[in-house]
Amino acid sequence: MSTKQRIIEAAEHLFAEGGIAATSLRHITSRAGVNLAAVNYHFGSRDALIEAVYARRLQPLNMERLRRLDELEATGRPISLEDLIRAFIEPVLRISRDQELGGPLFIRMLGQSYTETSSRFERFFTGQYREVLERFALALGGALPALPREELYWRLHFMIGATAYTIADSQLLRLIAGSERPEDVELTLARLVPFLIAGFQAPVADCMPTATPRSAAF
Amino acid sequence: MSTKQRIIEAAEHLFAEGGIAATSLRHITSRAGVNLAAVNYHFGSRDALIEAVYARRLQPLNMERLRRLDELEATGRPISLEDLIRAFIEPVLRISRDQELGGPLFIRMLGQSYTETSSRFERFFTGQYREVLERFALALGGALPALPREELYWRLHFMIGATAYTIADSQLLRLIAGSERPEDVELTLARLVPFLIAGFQAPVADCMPTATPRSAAF
DNA sequence: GTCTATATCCTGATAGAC
DNA sequence: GTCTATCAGGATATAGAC
Repeated sequence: MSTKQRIIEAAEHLFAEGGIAATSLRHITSRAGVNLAAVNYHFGSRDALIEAVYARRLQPLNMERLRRLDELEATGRPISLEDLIRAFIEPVLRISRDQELGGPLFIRMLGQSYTETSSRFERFFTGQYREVLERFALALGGALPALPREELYWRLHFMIGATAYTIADSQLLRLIAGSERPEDVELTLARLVPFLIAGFQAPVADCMPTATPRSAAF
Repeated sequence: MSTKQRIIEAAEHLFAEGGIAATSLRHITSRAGVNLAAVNYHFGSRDALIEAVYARRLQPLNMERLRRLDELEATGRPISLEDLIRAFIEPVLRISRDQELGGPLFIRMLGQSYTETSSRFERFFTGQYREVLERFALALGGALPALPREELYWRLHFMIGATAYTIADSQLLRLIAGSERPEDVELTLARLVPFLIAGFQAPVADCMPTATPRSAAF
């Protein structure tokens, strides 16, 4: 494995174990078995390394979501709410539960992208998510034609929150208990999907002022 | 104001602005206008200061939730799902939107309690939340007698996630845009409560294996 | 209780030999 | 590309005068 790869790999594990802020370049290079100076040689800075670690997981995740959405749209038939929810949620659940694919880091990214010093990485994240959020919002609008656009954004938002929290928490559980239960993606989906379907289909409260939440990422 | 109080106050603001990990004791004492050594004198360590900052917001929040639950139970009548959801959510929404009460810090606590180095503060948080979670789970069970206990825990979990995320995101929005909209607690409730009611009342998927998510805090 | 001064250690980054 | 050595600075914590 190349030095660059070894650094990314080591960084991901250490970020997952101890958090990004608590992980120094010295920890990373020592674990990777490479020289301290190699980080700056290969990435330019610590922040650039962090982005590289994030991107390695985010890009395949969002490509998989778009692929599944393409697949649904390619049928030409109207797409059900449930299919859209699953297309959005299943890929992230699957990755988050997969040690090989960097699940543990993934949930830390979630929290830390909101936690980091007034969002040093905000532009980076916005770029990673824009297309996915736009396309899913549009498709959800098609599946829920009676739902006002604003309400739809809020509910998309609630869905992301419920899912993110579930992932974060279960992941913590695994880290702490060390229990391996790769099969529980299906269990989680069976709990979460009906909850979300019902939420999306809830009646809309009347006399609603106008405001949209910031479209957010995970 | 006492030195101790000044330190807590300054720490809260700096944690909210730059994150806990990025805030040093030097930042805090300099902003508080006190001596560096005062932190260790009054709190013993940096971590103990962090807990003190958290506790100042968490204790009133959870007491308010319990107070509202007491109030509902004191009527002797059956309690509606909506009342329970509001009793749990409204206090945290209100605090999170109130600059005076430390809203900005609050959302960081949310994220950072999951983000911090393998949960240095886990015992602390567990202690802060145990009673609230137990009592609300029990009351929700009363309002949804047909819902299996496990499913109820999952849905409580989803509620926390959707709410936490909404708070975190809106708070970020405010930090970034600088917009002040204290009135939008009502707006948020009007969006969130129907979503959650519907979610709690969703049909339960059949043939469900058994597993409970870790009860989690915010 | 509050201060100054300092011990001890770790940080990210870089210069320059190989 | 990889190494050693080092810079310049910041971290927490404490000893000891007042």
